[in-house]
Order: sequence, then C-alpha cells, then structure tokens
Amino acid sequence: MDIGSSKPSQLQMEAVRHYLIDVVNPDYNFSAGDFCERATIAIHDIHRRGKIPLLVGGTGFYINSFCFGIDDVPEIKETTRIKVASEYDSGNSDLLYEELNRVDPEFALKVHKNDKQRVIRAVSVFRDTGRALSSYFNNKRRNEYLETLFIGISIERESLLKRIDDRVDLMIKKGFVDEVENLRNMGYASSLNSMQSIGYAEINKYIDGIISLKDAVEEIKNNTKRYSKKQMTWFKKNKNVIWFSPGDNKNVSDLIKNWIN
RNA sequence: GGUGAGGUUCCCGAGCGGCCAAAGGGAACAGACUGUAAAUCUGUCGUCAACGACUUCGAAGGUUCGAAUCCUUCCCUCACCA
Repeated sequence: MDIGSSKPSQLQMEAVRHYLIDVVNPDYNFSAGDFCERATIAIHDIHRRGKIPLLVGGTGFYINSFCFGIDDVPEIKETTRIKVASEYDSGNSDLLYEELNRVDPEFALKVHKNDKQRVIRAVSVFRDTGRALSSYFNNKRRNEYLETLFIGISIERESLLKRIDDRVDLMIKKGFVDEVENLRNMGYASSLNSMQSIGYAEINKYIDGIISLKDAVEEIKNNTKRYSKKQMTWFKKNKNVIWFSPGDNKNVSDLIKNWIN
C-alpha cells in the first residue's frame, strides 16, 4: 500500500533512514501496541547508531501511546471479539453496554453506548480475562525515560485544504485505483482494516460500483480534510507542542540544537 | 409557444393547515479517545438582552383563530412536446 498511504519516496528514504515502513502485510491487524513495541526497538537501534530519532506522522493516538505509554492488556482472542461484535450488530448493543456498566463502571462512564469499537473491546477484555479493562490502567508510563521535544507545524487552513486536494489528485494520477485493484487481486478483501482507511475505503467503493470515481475522489478529499482537523484536536491537546509555521526551518533547527545541548 | 415537475434554513432533501425554527444527511465548528485509530463516537449548528422573544420555507397579495403547507398573480429552474 504505497500510493494511498503516501509512503515516502525512494529518494526520501535514501536520504534519511526510515523505520516501520513495509513491516506488515495488509491483512495484519496492526495496533497501537504493535507500534509502541516496534518503535521502541527502532529507537534503541537509532540510539545505538548515535542518531536522534524523529517520530513523524499524523496519528495522534499512536504518538501519544508511544510518548506517554499504553498499559499492557492481555491479548484478546479474535473469536471473543468476533462474538461480541456480532452481538452488537444483531441489535444487542444496549445489552452489551449494560454488561459493560456492570462489569466495568469506570470505563462505561467514559464511553458512549454508541461507541461500537470501545464497547466491544471493553466487553471482550472482560469476557476473556475476567478483569475490567480499566483495571489494567495503572498510570505506569512506558518510555518515560525518553525525553521528547514536540514540534508542531501549523499551516493556514486555506492552503492546507488546497494541498489536500492536490495530494488526492496526485494519488489518482499515480495509479491509486490500480493499486487497490492489485491488492484485491492478491486476495486482500475490502473488509480488512487496512482497506478501510481513508482513500482505500472510497476506491474500494468505486471498484464495487457503489459510487463513481468522481464521487470517490470527492469523498477522499473530504475525509482527509476532516481527518486533518481531528489530528489537530490531538495535537492541540498536547500542551508540550511548540508550534511553527511551514518554512520556519531556522527556528526549528535552533530549537532542536538547543534542546540537544 | 404548449404540457408536466419544481423552487424549503450554507448544500442536498423531508414536510403539504396547528404537535414546525421546520425530519434526515452533508458541510462547518467544538470535543472524546488505553491494542481496528486514516478507526469509533459525542455535542453545537436562524438571530437575540436566549426556560422567552424575534425573523425564515422564490416574490407579492389573499383565505383562515392559525399557512412552509390552501387560493391568485408574478419571477425563476428542470423535463418533454412544438
């Protein structure tokens, strides 16, 4: 999955060594926990080479999970999750939420009953481990020993929207549709998590004849824009972030130099 | 020129005498987030001195205790016929 994921170019990857790219297949259910584990290994490796790791990307949850830690929860059997999910889908979502409320009132308080994914996860954790999900939360933060400098780049909304439009148009030009078709020919179903991410979901709908290509492109642009806003919600929340404008390279590098010393 | 359908809040679109500031969706704005996170979900969304008041449903009149909903004229749009 290269085009739709906006993977860095060959040139960029030759200039700077990148980690955690092309590490799993599209049918692997990657998680924040996976990310933390692999990122930790990568960062040790970078340190060993005497370099400074840069954690780059837009996924607020992953970044926060890594920087502020994520508690260990035993692995949940896939069969359990599927069973709970099917209960939810067969109209028993209220019952599941009641169960959650009984079993883990602390977590239930924080989660809306319509929040399908979280309700399913929390109930699954209890059914599989016999313990409430919130009972695993102990505030023990991993990676605490890592000092992090948070640098944010804020761009004027107008030009951001324009860049998103251009980015999506370019993806199509590069053969995004072919990429998705190839993935499907390789046996990767549109129902996979990876195929439900922005871009892939819409192109799949186009391939299945549900929407026109034009509408798919529109949707990708829209969804990307909404996503960009949600990212900002994460980053705005992190009061440690120091903000810069694009092109502020001098100030950013000064800051980094000071920080290193 | 004729016939038919239609003009609703930023957009799409329901409503077709009172329960309508007007369903639903989208967009927008704000937010949540502990292993699917480019996911999942929540709130606000005509105006204001805001548990009340005021102005909206193409325009102007009219009917009615009461109109987005009924009648008249007008202005637009679309489809088909000529």
